[in-house]
Amino acid sequence: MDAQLKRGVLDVCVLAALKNEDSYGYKIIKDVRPVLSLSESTLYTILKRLEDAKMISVWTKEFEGRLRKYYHITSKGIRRLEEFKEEWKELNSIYLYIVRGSRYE
Amino acid sequence: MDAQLKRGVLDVCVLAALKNEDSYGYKIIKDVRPVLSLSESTLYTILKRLEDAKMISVWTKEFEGRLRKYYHITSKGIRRLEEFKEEWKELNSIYLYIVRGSRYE
DNA sequence: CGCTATACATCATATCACGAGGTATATATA
DNA sequence: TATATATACCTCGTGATATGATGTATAGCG
Repeated sequence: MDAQLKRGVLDVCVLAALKNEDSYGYKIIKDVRPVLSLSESTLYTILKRLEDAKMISVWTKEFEGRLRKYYHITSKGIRRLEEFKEEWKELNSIYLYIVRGSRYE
Repeated sequence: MDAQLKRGVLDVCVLAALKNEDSYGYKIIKDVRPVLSLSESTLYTILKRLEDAKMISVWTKEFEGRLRKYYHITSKGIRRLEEFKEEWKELNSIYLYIVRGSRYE
C-alpha cells in the first residue's frame, strides 16, 4: 500500500486496536498487521505521539518478570475516532472526484 | 481535513484534474480546491514530483504575453489512477476495522 | 549454549505539505 | 496616473513523520 496513504490511517488504526480493551505494543502490532503493515519503530513512534496528544494513557504492569506498558484509549482518543468517521465522508467525495475525473466523463 | 490523510490523495487528485484535458498550475488549483484545499507551493511541488516520476509531461505555450506550462497526464499517470482504485479497496477494509474496533463489537 | 519470540526504545534518513517570500504582466479601480 | 487585484510561475526553510538499523533484556526450547 502506498506509504502516503497509510499516514492518515495509521494513528487511527492504533486507536481502533485499543477501542475494546487495553493492550501493549507487541500485541497491537500483531492485531493491526493483518489490516495494515507497520514496523515496530513506527508503532512506538505512534504510541509516543498519541500519548503526547493525550489520546491514550499508559500504565505499567509486571508480566513474567518483564515490564509491560499497557495503553488505554482516553475520551480524547474516542473523539478522534469519531472525527475520523467524518473525515471518511470527505474522503469519499474526493474519491468520487478522482474516479470520475475533473468533470463530466 | 487531517493533514496526514491528505497526503495520500493529493497527488492523485492532481492527476485526476488532468485526466480529461491538459491544464496548467493556476487552473488545476482552482479545479481541485472545491474538493480538497491546497496551496500554490504544494501544487508546484506536486507537479514537479509527478513530472520527475514521469506521470505527467510538460509543454509550454505563450498566452497573452505570458508563458504557460501545460501539464499532460502520461500512461504511467493513468496507471497510477488505476492503482489508486485498488488501494481504495484496501482503505475500505481498513475503515471497517476502524469503525468496528479491533474485534467483535 | 544458541536461537527465537517477546518487549521495549532510539537514531538517522528520506519524504513531504505548507507558509513566506520572490518575480512579472494584465486588468480593474480609485 | 497610481494602486490594487488577478493571473502565473518558482524557491526555500520548517516541522511532521514512516521506517530501517540498531540496541537492550528476558523466557523458553532443542
